[in-house]
Amino acid sequence: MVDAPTSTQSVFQQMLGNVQSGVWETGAQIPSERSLIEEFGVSRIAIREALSMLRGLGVVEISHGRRTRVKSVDAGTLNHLLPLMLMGGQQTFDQVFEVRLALESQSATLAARRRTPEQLSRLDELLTQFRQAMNNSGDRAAQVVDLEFHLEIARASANPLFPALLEAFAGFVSFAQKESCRNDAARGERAILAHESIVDAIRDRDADRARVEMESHLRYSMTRRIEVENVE
Amino acid sequence: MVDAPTSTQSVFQQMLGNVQSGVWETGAQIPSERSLIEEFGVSRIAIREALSMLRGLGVVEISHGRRTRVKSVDAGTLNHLLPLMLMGGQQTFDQVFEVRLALESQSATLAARRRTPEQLSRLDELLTQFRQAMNNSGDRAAQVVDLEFHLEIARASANPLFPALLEAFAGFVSFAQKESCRNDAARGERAILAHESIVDAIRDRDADRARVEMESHLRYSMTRRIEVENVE
DNA sequence: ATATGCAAAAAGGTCTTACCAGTGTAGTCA
DNA sequence: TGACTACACTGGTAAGACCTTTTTGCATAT
Repeated sequence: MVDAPTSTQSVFQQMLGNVQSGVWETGAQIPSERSLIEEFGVSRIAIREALSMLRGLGVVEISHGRRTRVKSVDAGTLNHLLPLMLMGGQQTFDQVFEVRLALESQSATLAARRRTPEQLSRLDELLTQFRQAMNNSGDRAAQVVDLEFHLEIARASANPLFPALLEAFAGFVSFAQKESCRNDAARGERAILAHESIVDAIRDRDADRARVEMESHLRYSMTRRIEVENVE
Repeated sequence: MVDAPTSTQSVFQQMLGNVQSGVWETGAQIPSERSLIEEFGVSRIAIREALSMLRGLGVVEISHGRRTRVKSVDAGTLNHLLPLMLMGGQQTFDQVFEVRLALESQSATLAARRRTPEQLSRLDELLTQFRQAMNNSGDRAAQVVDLEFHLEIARASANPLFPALLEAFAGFVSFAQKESCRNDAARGERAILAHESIVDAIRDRDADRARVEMESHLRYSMTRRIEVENVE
């Protein structure tokens, strides 16, 4: 190879390689910028720009005064990226909801198989909170609890990708739902029942029933949103 | 606000905001670095580091001599990120596969309902190509056709999110599968039959059957991978 | 001997200036 | 009119200086 495209690009690739190959262990500190200058044989500019790229990707954590550390890439970055990915072709709510349906029905299936007793307790607790929020203030509070409920199920799937993806997509949806969730006694009651059914299925470790209940719950939520949108 | 955390961070946030809010349209060029210096009131360092972060995220495309442009974030970036996210875990594969299963079973369901005659023809064509590739060289060529087949189904779902997400996740899986796909006559035959069953269901607009067939096909693929991994 | 506190070292953050290297374009010459 | 050239513009890189934050360690007081 004669010469990499640019110094920055080259350094970035090497650094990424160091992370992927484990030379730079996750959680460990990497050499100081001044050291890296000698190590890579480039100026501080190139070093810092390459590090900035890694920071953008969420691979490293840079803080003033402290040494830079390799961070484990978490859902946070996905949360940055997915909205950007989804932006391009104006996604409708239905489209996002269809993806959510796909993810959550699978989450529920896996959660029914893999949930721990602690996670089940947590779901019961969230169920209670949801009931209270629904009866009291409704709206905002209930929505937060609702999201947490769905996220807990995703966590119970024992696959970190599901909570990460759900967080990204649900955030996108709620951003749109905003205030559209009015106090509707009948619908509120039905939502509570749906949640209960889902938890029951997960409690019984009945994967198929969990999936079916989750699907029907989400489908119903989706129709509500459409109605609201049509009315308003 | 007294002062943002750091200049770079502040500029990065503002730039990201410009992209998300549409002030900087996708595909369009953004002001030159020298202009941005005045616009943001910081030095070129901060500008370039913020741009580097955006570049790391795949949001902008920077090239020497040309103006920097806003790029539509595609699956490629996710492809960079996923390996980093899931590093260390040997469950990686299964996790991605579970997501793929969630996405594709839903894709198949929707595709059965929404596919156009043209898309059906295309699937038939890919089916033929897959058969040939399987019988001839196998491996690489078949894998490409296979991915295209699954992508076409995702496209037929009439929801652009599915092909986009599938591209990201399936790409990662194949990256890992690499050469592990040996020529296995029995399995190859079964894969062909599975594809045919899926297309048949989509042809008949039988959503449930399409989902079931897709799930069983993917589950089988998943077990194959595990076996291969255990053997090698 | 331990605890406290302050100063120096170290590391990241930012700015300035300067110059190099591709790109594109407008103006010029055949 | 068409090809070519020179200049202006844009990103790429370097070196040096100085600031703020964090850490470290030594000196001092208890």
